This record gives sequence, structure tokens and C-alpha cells, in this order.
Amino acid sequence: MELTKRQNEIIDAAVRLIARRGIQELTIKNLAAEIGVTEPALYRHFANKAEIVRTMIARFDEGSPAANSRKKGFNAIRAFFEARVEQLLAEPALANVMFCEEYFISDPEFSEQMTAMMHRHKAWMEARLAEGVASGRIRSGIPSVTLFRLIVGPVRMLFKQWGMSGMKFDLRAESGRLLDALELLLKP
Amino acid sequence: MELTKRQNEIIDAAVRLIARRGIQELTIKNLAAEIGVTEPALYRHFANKAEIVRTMIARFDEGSPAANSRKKGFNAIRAFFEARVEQLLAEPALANVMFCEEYFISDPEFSEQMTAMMHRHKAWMEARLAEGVASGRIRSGIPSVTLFRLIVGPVRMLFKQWGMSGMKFDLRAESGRLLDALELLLKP
DNA sequence: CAGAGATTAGTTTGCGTTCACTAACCCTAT
DNA sequence: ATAGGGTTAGTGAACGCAAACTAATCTCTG
Repeated sequence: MELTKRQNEIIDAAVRLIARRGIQELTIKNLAAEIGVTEPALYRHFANKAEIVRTMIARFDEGSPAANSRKKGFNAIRAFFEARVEQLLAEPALANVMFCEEYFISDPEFSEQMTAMMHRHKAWMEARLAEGVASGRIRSGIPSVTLFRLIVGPVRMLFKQWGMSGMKFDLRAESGRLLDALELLLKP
Repeated sequence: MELTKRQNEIIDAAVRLIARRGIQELTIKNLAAEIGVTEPALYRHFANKAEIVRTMIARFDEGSPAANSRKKGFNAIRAFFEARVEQLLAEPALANVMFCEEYFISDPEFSEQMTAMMHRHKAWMEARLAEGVASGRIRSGIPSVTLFRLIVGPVRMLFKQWGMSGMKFDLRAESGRLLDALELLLKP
């Protein structure tokens, strides 16, 4: 994805706007004001508002932790989430963009993009879980879908709580505790 | 909360509307059409749109499973979620209303109501978890916040997936599997 | 006949978007 | 060096539309 300087500024502003005031405040007017420009100026850089949102989602996904690591099983999953934590700490506003997931999903304009993204993550994670079960580091007997929910559910909840709380607890520490607990519980 | 026949019809229609078309399609116009009435008619029954939404949230909370059961520890939590499952099966549209949580939270008009509701649930659950740890049925050593996330995170995820999938898997069976897994993992 | 409940026909507001236009900055050929 | 042509990034004004909401009016029904 090749973006101009200005396009990146606009996406940054959009993320900031959502973080501070919620998705329903992401209007062309507010967005333009955030950069200190008039509304039509935005149309020099994006065809329409939908393209702005699409680009934002895509960039969010692109910044997603590299899944091509050498690690296997739960270690790979842990590394994945730890990288996500660093991404959020580096750009905390992103946490609040996660809130809007449901909004994007229910909008047919973006639902395909969103569900594709989620399915990719899910497939990757189930593969890692299978590795863990095979190598005897994750207990067997729990269906893989259930396993997936057991891991991703709490992590997502943690990220959301962090965003909603105004980033006022130590995400790194708290996610460490969570992953430790998960690893412990899932051991055979 | 005392509601007239008509008021209940309106709230029902609102829930249906959100379920079928998402929160951004919950407009006075659509709502009126859903009941087969013109827009101003709604204002005979509610002062404004916000009051409709507030009432809907309140009724959702009211229909919440009775927390005053005789059960203790994980059994109480299990009973709570099983009751929620039955509530969702009885009125599946409610599952999709859960998607809008973030929308309600980010709207200052409703955020207080929503966060109050969530804090109440959290306090109740942490009390039950403490009972479980005390009676030795839940392993100790895991911070109660982490424990809370480990349980609620996956359940919420399951409910959301069920709603997003168009209720096309067996929620009762799947939630049974999830609660079984949780109980097993949390055993000392 | 009084009043609850519905209707018709608006108003206001804010949204995304387009229009015509301009100032500033490249090129390139004379 | 400079004038002409083209591009880039911006502006103010306006458009079309859909939203929430309202005033005035009609219509049953107890």
C-alpha cells in the first residue's frame, strides 16, 4: 500500500478522531478541521469517505505483527500478541479503533474487508494451536474452536478495556499476566 | 420500569431493526415503518430517540438473569451464563444488540448507563470467583481481574460470533463446551 | 365530547459531495 | 532568464439528501 505524505496525515487524523470522540464523530468536516484544511481538500487525496475508512482498516491490518516467525505453538501465539501490545503502546489511539469493529462489520461497505482480516487471523491461530497440541505443550481434548475463543476472547477484552479506560493501566504487565495464566491453564 | 403496550412494541421493533440492519439503520423513520405507523406517532410514546435507546438498554439489563441464586462459585457463574443463553435463544435479535455496545459506550448520552451496568456485572462475578477460590474449586494464584477476563472474554466472544453468524450454530451446545472447558481449566 | 393516538406537511440541521476558481509550484522551449 | 502550459493542493459556496423533530389537524373510542 503506497500512500502519500498527506494521505498518511489524513489517516492519522482519522485514527486520532475516532480515539478521542468515537466513530460517529469521524465526519469529513471534523477530519478536515483536525488537519486544518477545508473539507473539499480531502477529496484531492481520497475519492470519498469510504476510501478513507478502507485505507485506515488496511493500514491497521498491515501494521499487524509478522506471522512468519520461527516460533511454534503457544510461543508463536504469545509472540503475536506481544507484538500487538507493542503496536498499541506505540499508537494507543488504535485501541479505540478496535471498538468500531462491529460498526465496520455491520456496514456492508466494509464487512468483507473486516471478515477477511479476521478469518486470516483465525486460520493462522488455529494452525499454531494444532502445533501446540501435537507437541504436547497444549492439552488435548478441547475443540479447536473452543480453544480459539478461550485465548482470543480474553486478549481482545483486555485490549478493549485498556482503550476504554483511557490507557490508564499497564498494558504490558497486564497482558503478560494474562498470557502467563493462559499458558499455565492450557498446559496438559 | 412500567411500559405501555405500544412502548414495548416500539422497543421490540428497535431490537429487531438493529438485529437485521445494524445500529445505523435504527432511525425514527425505519422504526415507524417497522410498526406500520408514521414518524411523529412515535413521539406520542417517547420524548425523543435517546429515550427509546435508553429504554431499550434498560430493558435488556432488566431481562438479565437473576443473580440472586442459591449457587456459589463457578456454579453460579455457569448458571448465570446458561440463563443468558436461554435469553438469547428466546430472543435472538438481542445478540446483535450486543454488537452496539461500543457505540453506546462511546456516546456520552448512554455511556454512564452502560458502564454502570457493566460494573455491576463485574462486581457480582468477582464475588463468585472469590467464593470459588475460597472453597478450593477454582485454582488460586491468578489475579481476580485476569480470572474475570479469562471467563467473560470467551463467553462474550461466543455470543458475538453467534449473532454475526446469523445464529447458524448451536449456541447451547457450544456454550456448554466452553463452560466445560473453563471449569476444567480452572480446577486446581 | 374530550382526549389519546395517529396523520400530513412541514422545519432545521448536518452530512457527504461537487463546483468553479486560484495561488504556488514545476517543467520546458525560446 | 523567462514566458507559457500543466499540475498540485487548496478555497468558498452551494447542492441533494436524510436525519430528528414539530405544529396543526384529523379520527376514533370511552
